[in-house]
Amino acid sequence: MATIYDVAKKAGVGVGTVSRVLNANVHVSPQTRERVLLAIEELDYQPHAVARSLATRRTNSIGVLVPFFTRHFFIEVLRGIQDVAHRTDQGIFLYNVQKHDQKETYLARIPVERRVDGLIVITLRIRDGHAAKFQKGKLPVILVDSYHPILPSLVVDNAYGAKLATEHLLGLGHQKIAFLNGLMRYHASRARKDGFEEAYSQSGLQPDPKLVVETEFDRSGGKQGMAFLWERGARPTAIFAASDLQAIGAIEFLKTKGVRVPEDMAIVGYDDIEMAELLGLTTIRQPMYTMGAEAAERLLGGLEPPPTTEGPRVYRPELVIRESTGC
Amino acid sequence: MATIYDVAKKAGVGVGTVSRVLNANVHVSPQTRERVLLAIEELDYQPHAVARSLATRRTNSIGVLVPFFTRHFFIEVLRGIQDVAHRTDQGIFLYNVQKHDQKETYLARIPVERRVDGLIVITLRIRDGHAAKFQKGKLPVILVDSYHPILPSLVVDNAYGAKLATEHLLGLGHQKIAFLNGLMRYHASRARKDGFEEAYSQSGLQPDPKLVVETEFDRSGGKQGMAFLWERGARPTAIFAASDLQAIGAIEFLKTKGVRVPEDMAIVGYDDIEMAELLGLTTIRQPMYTMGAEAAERLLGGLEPPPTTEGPRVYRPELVIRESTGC
DNA sequence: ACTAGTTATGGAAGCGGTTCCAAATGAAGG
DNA sequence: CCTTCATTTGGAACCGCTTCCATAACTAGT
Repeated sequence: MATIYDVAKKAGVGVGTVSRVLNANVHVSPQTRERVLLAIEELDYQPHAVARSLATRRTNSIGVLVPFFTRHFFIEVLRGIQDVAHRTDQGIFLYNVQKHDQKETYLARIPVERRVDGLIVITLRIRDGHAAKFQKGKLPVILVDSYHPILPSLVVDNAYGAKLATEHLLGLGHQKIAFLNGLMRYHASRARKDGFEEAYSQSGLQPDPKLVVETEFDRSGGKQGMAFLWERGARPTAIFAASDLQAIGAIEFLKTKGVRVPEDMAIVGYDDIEMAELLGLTTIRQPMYTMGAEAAERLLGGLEPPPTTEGPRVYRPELVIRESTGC
Repeated sequence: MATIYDVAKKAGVGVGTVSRVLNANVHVSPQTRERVLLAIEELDYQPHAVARSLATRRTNSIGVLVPFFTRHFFIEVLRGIQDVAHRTDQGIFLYNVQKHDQKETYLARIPVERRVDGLIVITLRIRDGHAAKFQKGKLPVILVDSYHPILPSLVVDNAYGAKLATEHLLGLGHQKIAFLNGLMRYHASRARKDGFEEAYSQSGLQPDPKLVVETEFDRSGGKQGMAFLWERGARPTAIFAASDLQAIGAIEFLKTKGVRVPEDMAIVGYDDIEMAELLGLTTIRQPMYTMGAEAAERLLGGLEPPPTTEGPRVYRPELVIRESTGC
């Protein structure tokens, strides 16, 4: 592999000059530039990214910390990030966390290891200690679908989304709405519960606590949650599930009981995954791609002076009406 | 940020000694080691990844070049890669190609830029020029779901998969099987066509060329392909689609014509995406996770001496029988 | 007590770039 | 033709680590 010294020698100039040509510095005469360019061409030279990073103290890449990246949400956010990163010629370093301790090691390392210029954290909750470490290490971070008071955050208004879904069902005349929520250890679940209750109270009705259950966000969670309600004797006329997968799981269970959707049971999901459209599932759509793109945009824009923090940017989800609510 | 010099000064030793402690070199006395460790602790020191990379000429990260990474296939392969990479403490650098020229720039840069120690290319076809460049640059590459004679490759036996699917349908008594293939510019499509024809000829029958159509691998491709066949007057009793999405698209079209699956029409997809199980779609499953894991394993194992090339490793897909073929 | 052979340690050189300073060159002005 | 000032250029120093070589310190053998 040719180095910058080889190029300099071949072109009969100093290394500084070669560097200047490479970095579009104006202080180079046209003739010299030409000679250097020729040498570069002949040697098929390309600067060594790592060496350059060491000298400039910029890696030209951003890290993305995501939990299991199967989920549709992450993929879409990632797509948004990637589009922006590519446009600005930044690489993407993927930190996937599957287990809890992975998250810890990553968070401890990333700010000091300096393999990336900035970090986008998706969904994962950041503790104060880590947040402080990022600030101390001057490593710009931006949270997507997660919130921390001293870090810039991009969040979706979960309460609003839940309210939209619930209002939609109430508006259709349903009064006994089951709520298949996610586990309460997630902030999203707590917010959605608020939205659910708010919609109810605004309509002058009371939600039935016997119709609320908390499960994992996946399909089997939905199935089990629905089964649990069913065995308990609950017979709602509609369901609001905290994820499309849960909704699908619930539908599967209902099918075994001969309950038809939407004839016998209206159902609203959350996420608008690919399958939702296919199954005609009414759901809440979150601006995932947009959030990813904006996160990258803000991170890259703010790389020089670390991004300031002026409260989270809140995105509003929207209701997507399909057949599963009988419209 | 503390550097190795700070640590050395604080511990009252030379930088070499600190480095030895960090890299588990045995030539350090227990007392010194202790002192160094203490200094590291106090300064909250962590080696600078980029500087280390420059000195060792290893980046401890591998690149993954994938086309649009929405697709299930890529995600699964990526999961396999990630698991192995994490286990061996390697980072993953993501190169996502959305447009053709992106692929070109990436392929031109990656081997010389040296931001990664090795590269896994998923699905994308590599031209001879690039292959040669990788060899010249001594950058280990491994192809997944793609083949090149001078590069180690992990491929799925597409002909076999198509044969499995076709045989399944023939075995159920279907004689007029429509084949919604992918575009012939993909190697996979050509191989699947072979498998389709082989199954037919082994059963002593002839496929009807009027029942074969080539479309994009996505849902609208399937829909359009099916519509095209339908308008042409084709009335098959079964369909083999080259992707689950195409199968789903076809089903959607058939629904508009009042054709029921599986009662009026049996259908087999390809890929076994999440939705396939849900919809009860009989399909061909490819060992995606395994391929990703094995690719990473081989790449990392072979990093020192660049991987040899002894013909592609061929994986056999399997038939997953569900309701869409009426079983 | 002295030598030979280990083991431990300090620190310079090098990885491949960028950047800054000083020197050289050139242009303009008197 | 000589100054002055701006532009161009070479190259040393540096980014933060590893590695290797030379030296120091210690052990053991005679």
